[in-house]
Amino acid sequence: MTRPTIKDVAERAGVSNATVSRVLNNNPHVDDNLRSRVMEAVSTLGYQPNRDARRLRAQSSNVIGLIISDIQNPYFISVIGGVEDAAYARQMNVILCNSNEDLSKQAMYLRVMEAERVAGLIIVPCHCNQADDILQLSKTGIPIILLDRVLVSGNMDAVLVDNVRGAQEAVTHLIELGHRRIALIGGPAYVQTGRDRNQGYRNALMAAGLPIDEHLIRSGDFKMESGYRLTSDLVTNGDPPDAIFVANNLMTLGTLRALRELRIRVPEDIALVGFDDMPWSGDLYSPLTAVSQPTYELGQEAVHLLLRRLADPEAPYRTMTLQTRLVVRESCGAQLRN
Amino acid sequence: MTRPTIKDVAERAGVSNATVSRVLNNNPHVDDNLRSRVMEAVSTLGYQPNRDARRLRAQSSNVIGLIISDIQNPYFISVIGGVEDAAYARQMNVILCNSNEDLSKQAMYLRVMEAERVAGLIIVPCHCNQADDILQLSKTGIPIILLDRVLVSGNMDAVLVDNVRGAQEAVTHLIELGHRRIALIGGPAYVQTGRDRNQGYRNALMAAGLPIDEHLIRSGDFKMESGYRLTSDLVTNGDPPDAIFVANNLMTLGTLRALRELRIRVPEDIALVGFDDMPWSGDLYSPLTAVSQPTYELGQEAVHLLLRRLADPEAPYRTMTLQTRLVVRESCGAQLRN
DNA sequence: ATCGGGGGAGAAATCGTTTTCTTCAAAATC
DNA sequence: GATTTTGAAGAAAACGATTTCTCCCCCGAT
Repeated sequence: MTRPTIKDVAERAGVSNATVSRVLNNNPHVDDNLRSRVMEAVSTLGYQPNRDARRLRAQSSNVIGLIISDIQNPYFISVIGGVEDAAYARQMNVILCNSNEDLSKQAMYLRVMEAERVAGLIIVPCHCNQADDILQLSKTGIPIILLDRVLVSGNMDAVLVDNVRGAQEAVTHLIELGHRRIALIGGPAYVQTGRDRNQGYRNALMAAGLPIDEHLIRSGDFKMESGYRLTSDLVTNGDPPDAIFVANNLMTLGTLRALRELRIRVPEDIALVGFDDMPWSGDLYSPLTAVSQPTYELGQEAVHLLLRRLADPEAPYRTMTLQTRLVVRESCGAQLRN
Repeated sequence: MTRPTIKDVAERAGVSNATVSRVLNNNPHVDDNLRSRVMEAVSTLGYQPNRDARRLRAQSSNVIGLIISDIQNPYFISVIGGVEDAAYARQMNVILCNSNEDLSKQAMYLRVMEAERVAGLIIVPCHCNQADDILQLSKTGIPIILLDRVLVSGNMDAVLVDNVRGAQEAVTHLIELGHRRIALIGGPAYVQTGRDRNQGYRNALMAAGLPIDEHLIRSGDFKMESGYRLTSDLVTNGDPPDAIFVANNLMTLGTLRALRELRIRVPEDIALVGFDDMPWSGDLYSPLTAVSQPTYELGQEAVHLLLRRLADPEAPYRTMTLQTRLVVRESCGAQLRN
């Protein structure tokens, strides 16, 4: 009924528990005869070491904390998968938390992570300025890897996506297809990815010698509703653009819904390109041209950075930047002109 | 640098560590004077109890294991959210694992759960027959809650959705709209939800006095590719149906893609209704009529069942069945006829 | 033949809590 | 006034592992 302990194994094998421990941890200085006796006792009893006791003694855990900012966003599912696979391949477990873009919830989970004495933490911070608690946790010695979003202050490992370049490529694509009045449904300024994508948009226009019309620029909060609202506003007030670049997936869904309700055809009336590809992007009302992010790899690389830091706490901080890829479908009208 | 222990707190407050422990656990038999001294020491040192030590001593953890069968499926995201919220509201943490519909991976995670001595386990089993390892883990005394899928043998708590009724309602809807030759892209027979939804399809036809044409019935594996393949096959061989009921969300996406590629219009040429609603179902190529499941509640109820069993291990096993809701959009042609 | 070195294995300390046991003093009972 | 009861608080045991310490034995070198 009750689970066997190392003592039970030792008793059954007729050795001390120190010897059992040595066998389990592959200590070479143990007699083959005893070793096999221990192994047998372990398997007949179905013994598994108590991880709490192990962690208590070792003062280190094999648990990785993962705090993401919005579990409702399909973008992060793939990230989670990458983290999980990489972690479990190294015998590490993952505790997943969802801050839901809420600073106070994030603060709570940071405390949980500290109390749990996680080996390391991978976090998508929900605010790039107000991150004192993250910096503070970092000071206590817990390795922290930033994922997807960088902080304005503080030196840390990070794995990011080249958002500026990705956005620029997307908007340049629109320009090359002949669109001139290109609107932006941008991300929030308090998140680095939002800023970067907005910057990419401006870069593309400037590189093409096109004017930047502030009337065509709106700023949302990465949620669907804001995409819907800003798009409705954009196309009904004044003269509408002939193309829209939307800075993330959920807002793009909002945009699509708004356009459909207003009976504006995509891409015939307005072309559309979004950031973040999704598995079903091609099955949407208008198959979506989108900037695809290497989400799974993002999660994996975060774990790799973490393991590297655990192995060498003094290593210089590294920021790893992965590249995006533009997936061309029909929503920009590419097919119409080619 | 190093984290403070209960000893440091005791020393600073000038009391024994037993007293500190008593204060922290709200033991009433402690002098108010000492109590406040301890509280102050705790807050100035920023002390947080070591959870490993606590768990080791208490022989119980506050960690809930959650094994889901496919993290890529948007269906489960909401389930995860429900579990998380309910768990954290009770100060419990969640370890998330993804079996990816793979029996050997599931077996591995079950071992992890046992070694972690989780307080309880919520699991979406990936096979309803081959579940010996789940039953075995259950025997060791760890409370297990089945989510979404029931096992053919073994008595356990479970929280399910009324799949038969949901499917029946969906197909009846098609019948009421005048459709007669209704095809089924069904789920796999080795999963209870697959079986139930297939049964609901048959029930609806029988109740309406319609013949069951085995030529119109295909069986997939709940993945997108099988929806795509089976649909292509269905509509190109012999005479196509005038409606299709698809047994889950990913296969529905496959069906939609196949129909679009074959230039078959939905709902004009073929009507479509799927199981599992998604946040963007209304934004698809054809806005999808779908059976919506209370996924978030499913996760929450699983936690509630678990807490109930932890409180009373001898309570009779309970199966909780939640109801679905048919969300009518355009893919069935309802709008066309009303 | 004696000493030094090293390997094998048990005894015991340790990790940070909680909880039982013990002690002591003050209050309550007769 | 002597004895039992109560309660506060420290000392110590316990949880289950790992690791250091210690001991013993055997082998090789002087």
